[in-house]
Amino acid sequence: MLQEKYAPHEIEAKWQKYWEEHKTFKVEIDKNKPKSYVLEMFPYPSGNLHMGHVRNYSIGDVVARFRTMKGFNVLHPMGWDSFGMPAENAAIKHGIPPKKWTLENIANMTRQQKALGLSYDWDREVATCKEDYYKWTQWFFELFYKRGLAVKKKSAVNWCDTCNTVLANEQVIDGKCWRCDHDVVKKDLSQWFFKITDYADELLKDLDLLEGWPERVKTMQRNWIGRSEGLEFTFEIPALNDKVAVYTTRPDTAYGVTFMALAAEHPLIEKICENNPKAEEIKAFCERVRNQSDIERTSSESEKEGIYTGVDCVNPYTGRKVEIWVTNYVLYDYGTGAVMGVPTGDQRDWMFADKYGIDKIVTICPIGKELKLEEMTCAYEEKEGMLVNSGEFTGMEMHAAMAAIMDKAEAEGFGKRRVNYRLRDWLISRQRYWGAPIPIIYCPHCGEVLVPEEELPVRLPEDVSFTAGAKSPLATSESFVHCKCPKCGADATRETDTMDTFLCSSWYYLRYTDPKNAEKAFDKDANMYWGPVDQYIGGIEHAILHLLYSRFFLKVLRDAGLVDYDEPFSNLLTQGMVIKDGAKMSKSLGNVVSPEEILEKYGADTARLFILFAAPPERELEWSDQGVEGSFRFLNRIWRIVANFMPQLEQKVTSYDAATLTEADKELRRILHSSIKKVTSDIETRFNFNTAISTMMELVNALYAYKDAKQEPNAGLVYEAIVDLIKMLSPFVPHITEELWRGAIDENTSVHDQAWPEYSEEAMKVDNVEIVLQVNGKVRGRLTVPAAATKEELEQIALADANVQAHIGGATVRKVICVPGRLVNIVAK
RNA sequence: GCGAGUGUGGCGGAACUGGCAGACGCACUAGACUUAGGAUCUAGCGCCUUGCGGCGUGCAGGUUCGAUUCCUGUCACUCGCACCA
Repeated sequence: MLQEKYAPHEIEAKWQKYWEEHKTFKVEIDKNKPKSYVLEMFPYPSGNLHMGHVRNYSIGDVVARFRTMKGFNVLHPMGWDSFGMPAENAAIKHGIPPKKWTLENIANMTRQQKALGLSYDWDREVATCKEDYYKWTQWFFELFYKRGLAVKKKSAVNWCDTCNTVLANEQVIDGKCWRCDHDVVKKDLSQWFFKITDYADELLKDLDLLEGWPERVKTMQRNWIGRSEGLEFTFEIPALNDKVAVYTTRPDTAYGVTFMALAAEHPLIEKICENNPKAEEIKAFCERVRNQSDIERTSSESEKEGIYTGVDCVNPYTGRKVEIWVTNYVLYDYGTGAVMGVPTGDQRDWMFADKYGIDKIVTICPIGKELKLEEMTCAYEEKEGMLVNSGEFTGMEMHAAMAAIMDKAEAEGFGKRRVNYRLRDWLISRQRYWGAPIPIIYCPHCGEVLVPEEELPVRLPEDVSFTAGAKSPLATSESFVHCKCPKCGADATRETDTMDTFLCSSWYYLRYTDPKNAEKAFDKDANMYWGPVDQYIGGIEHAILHLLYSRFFLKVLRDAGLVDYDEPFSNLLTQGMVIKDGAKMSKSLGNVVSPEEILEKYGADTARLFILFAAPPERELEWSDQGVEGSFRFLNRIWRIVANFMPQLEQKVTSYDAATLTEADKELRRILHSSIKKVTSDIETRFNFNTAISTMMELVNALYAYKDAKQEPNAGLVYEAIVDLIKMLSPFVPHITEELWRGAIDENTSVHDQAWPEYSEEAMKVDNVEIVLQVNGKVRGRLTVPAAATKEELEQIALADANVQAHIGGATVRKVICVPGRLVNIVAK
């Protein structure tokens, strides 16, 4: 029996408890069923869910529940990206151990997730900070190390003074730390890197395989990888008996080089300064440039500056002597750290030459037009042109010249073609406590030694100091640091850096396929069954970092024979932000709406329904308290219409004779079946949950209209309509539908075990359709005609219409366009 | 600067292959029921116009019988990257 009133809190608590006790959403491998792996990006356990989480999980839950009803064996897990700085900050500020802080947050957020009624298989939960997980993170580090992909390099790294840690290039945003927003400075340190650049070409090429990814995410990744083809060639420096290499994508401008520009970090500068009267001045300039933060150095407003070193080099193409300058606008970590200066071919070089009175030579002209230097006001950067003043290449079209000029360098041995990437290696070491320790031991005799596999995990010690300064907290634990060399047994020390948390999150989706395995990170067969992820859902903010690292990780694992596919995520849905009053929800703006307060007021079904209804998933979602009210009203409306039809439903008439239906019956049946068709395709192919919901609202409206029709309801038809409505609603609002199902349809089964409803084309057929009559494209009338009417019949009917004739007036009918079922357009002049 | 995206009523949005612009919901207005209504139900609701009708999807063009949809240009906003040689 159904209660009189919809009481969300009571029924939600009841069914959540039931699902948990019955492990309703537990899944196992079943080779008789097609599988589907639906995954939402796992959260960082900050302490509380926010609306962005609710949106993410609501979308994922609809997809997972829908696919289950469609007959798929659905893997839908949840876990925690639980290493990271906030836990450590809590330790520093409040003296709470990071582990305790993190586990408490996980417990609270799990409770909040369960209150949303999400269909997770909780037995597969993982947390990256737990030993049975980070053991395998360390194991993967060793795998990368053995494959030559984890290397130690001394390099100028981005250093955040506030966080006391190194940041990857990708974690520097506008020259500032991505987490604390403080200026990032450069510092030389010996660091562990993963050689993602070894996979740059494949990471770029395989984007083409990802048909289920949004184009804009792929474009962002392409731009991030930044492949370019060009020429690397060398200029001799006679005075130093040395040479300097440059990389260029514009070899066609090689005859226009008038200066050489070095980055302030370029190693050649030291040699240049030997016995150089300007040495002090040059060093001071470099020092100043290097100490500028990236933001100052790279801002387009900042002045291009440089200093002439007094040393010259020779352009191998022309033999021309070229001055070597140190500048603030050449980047050391892209290309060779040295750029050939061509003022007429590059606007930055033009401005630099203007400032310091450096020569300019015109070497490229528009085709068929002479370019005079004295008439030029900026560099010629067009994509087409012809070479002049370029020796044997004069007169050639620029693209042909590029190839010919590169050929010359290769033939004469002073240069070669090179592919260059903007992508840099992934810096993975962190001078932080709350991360997976890097499993390396330093032995005075054997050097770098991997911790033997059987000794993993290298556990995080608890006797550490968090306020030790620039030293890693792990270095303060005597018991951690001191160990024996696994190879020779001598006294040795451990690596005290931990790994970037992006590394932990680069493989978690693999662990879900076999989460309890104590022998391996995951079983290959289990992973072959479930992988790859069929539908990944998460915020656009992860378009580059997380998604690129995960792709890289998987490719390495594939090459090691651990998996047998190329890409981790076949389809990607990037959800938009949840905003309020036109701005991102934030504490400082005071426009935060907490999920818990909405749950308390209306319950989970209302919250889920609103968030799915208010906007399509990829777009921003404007929060509206009144909109939430509307969703709550709709649920009440559903409840009442089901209650209203209880007399019919109790008869359990499960079929009807389509031939004996009245007009009102047929209308309801038609709306029901076209709703099933539309809701199915909206979920399945477009992820347009908003229109799926509006379609179901229309169906409910139709049921209300049917209730008021002047006839006795057809019990069989009502049964069909209510059953299908509850089924279609169940992925969106799982609690109310379960209660309605058990109370009105069948108390012994669950709506969540039902198959998704099918529609019948026959039921959707209509006898008559309304068509629009147009004269010269303007609507002048509408008519109901038999659906089967031919073009000729339509034309006749249209021309016979009085209003149509009035608008044709004295004009001659030139043409009549008939679109059966839609319109007739009469063209008259 | 480069790349990507978005512009539709008072608001969120719909219109899927070029074919009735504004589905569905919110807000609002009027009415019904009611001791009462912040419940529920009914009706109305783009703009201009007394009406006929006209105008209308950021703006200006174009293609077409017909354009929110395709093309060109342009403006605004959002996101990503940014002195990338």
